[in-house]
Amino acid sequence: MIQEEGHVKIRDLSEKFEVSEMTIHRDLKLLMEQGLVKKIFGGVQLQEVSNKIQQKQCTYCHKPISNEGKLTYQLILSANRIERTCCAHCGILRHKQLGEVVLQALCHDFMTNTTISATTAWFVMDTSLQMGCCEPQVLTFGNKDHAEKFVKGFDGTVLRFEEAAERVTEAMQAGCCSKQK
Amino acid sequence: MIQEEGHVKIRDLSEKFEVSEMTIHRDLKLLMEQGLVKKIFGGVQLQEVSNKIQQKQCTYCHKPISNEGKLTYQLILSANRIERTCCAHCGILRHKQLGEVVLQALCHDFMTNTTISATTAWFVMDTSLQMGCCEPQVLTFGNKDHAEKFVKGFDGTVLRFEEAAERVTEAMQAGCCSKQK
DNA sequence: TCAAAATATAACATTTTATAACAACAGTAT
DNA sequence: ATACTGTTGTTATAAAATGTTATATTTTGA
Repeated sequence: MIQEEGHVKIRDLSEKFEVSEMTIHRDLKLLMEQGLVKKIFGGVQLQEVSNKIQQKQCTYCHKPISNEGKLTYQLILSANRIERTCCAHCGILRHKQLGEVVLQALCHDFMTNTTISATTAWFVMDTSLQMGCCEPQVLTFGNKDHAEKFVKGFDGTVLRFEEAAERVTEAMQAGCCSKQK
Repeated sequence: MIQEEGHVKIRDLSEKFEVSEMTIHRDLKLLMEQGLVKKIFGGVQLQEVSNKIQQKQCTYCHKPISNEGKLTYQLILSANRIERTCCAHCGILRHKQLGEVVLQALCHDFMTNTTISATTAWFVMDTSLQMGCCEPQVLTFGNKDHAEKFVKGFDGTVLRFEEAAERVTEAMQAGCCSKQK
C-alpha cells in the first residue's frame, strides 16, 4: 500500500488489517528503524533514499561502481569529503590530480580484499589477468609476497605507489578509461 | 503446505494432521535445525523467501557473511529457496547434505569475481594463500587456466567438483569449520 | 495566539502463542 | 513379564503480541 500510494494513513492500515492503530504504530516503528518508511503526523510515507551515502559512480571516469567492487579506490579528503573510483587506475589519477587535499587513500588487497593504505600498497601492472575495468590495469596488494606470487603465475610487474602513478600518468596522455559497462 | 503458501499457522498444521500443536512445534524444530523453515511467532515460513534480501549467516557454519564476500557459495533449491554459505568449504558440504533438492550451485571466480556454476568450476586446495574462512580452504575458479596460474605462484592442487567434495568430506570427519569471527 | 480536534505515545491489561516439565502410551529388546 | 526407548498429549508457566486507557504532542482554524 505504501509503495503504491507513496503515502498511507495509519487508520487505513488499521482498518485494512483489522488491528488496532497502536499495532500499526508498533509495526511501522520496525520499518522505520530499518529505514524503509518514514512516519509523518497522521500517516506513513516511503523513505527517500536520496540522502544515502553510497556513491555509485567513479569520480574519475563516471563508470557505475558495483557494491562488491574489490577494485575500488577511496580518497578521504579534507572537510569530511569522500570520493570513490572504480579501480586503482582512476584512483591514482584522481589522487594525483587532487594533490594535498587527499588525506588518505584506501584500496583493497586483490587476494584477501582487506582494506589497505594505497600509499604503502604494492601495485601490479602489465599482467595477463584482465579484470576489464580500466586500461592500463592496476591491481593492488597489501603484501609484497602476494604480489610477487601473483606475478609468478599471471605475469606482470610489481611497483610502489609512485612508480605506478608515473606509469599510469604517462599512459594517460593517450587516453585511458575504458567505457565499458 | 509451507511451500505452497509460503507461510502457515501452527494451528492449521495441527488441525490438518490431527495432532497437538506441541507435536507440530517439535517437528518444526527439526526442520528449523536443518535450516529448511523459519518459525515466527504464530507460524512457520520458508527459510529463504526467493529473491528477497541478503542472507547474513552461513547456512552451514552460521558465521556472518560479508556483503562483498567473493568466497560465498549459493545454493538454488526447489520452492524458490536460496541458501548462502560463507565459502566453498561450507557450500560443498551443504550441497552434498541437501542432495537432489539443489537445483543449481553458484560461486565466484576467485580472480575476476564473476559468477560461475559450482559443478563446472575448478577448485584449488592446499594453497599457501590463507583467506582465513574455513578449513580446509577451497578456492573457486571459473577458468582452468586461472586456477593453474594461481597454483604456479601460490601452490596447491587443482580439482574438479567431485574431487573437491570428496576431499572436504573426508576432512570433515575430524571437525571442520574454524570458529573464528 | 489560543483552544479544540486529531494524532501519537506510554503504561498497563488482556489475549495469543511458545516452552518446559511431566505423565501416558506403544514398541522393542532382554 | 520387565525395563528401556521414543513419541505424543497435558498442564503450568513464560514470552510475545495486541488492545485499552490516559496523557502528551501536533495540527488546525478562528
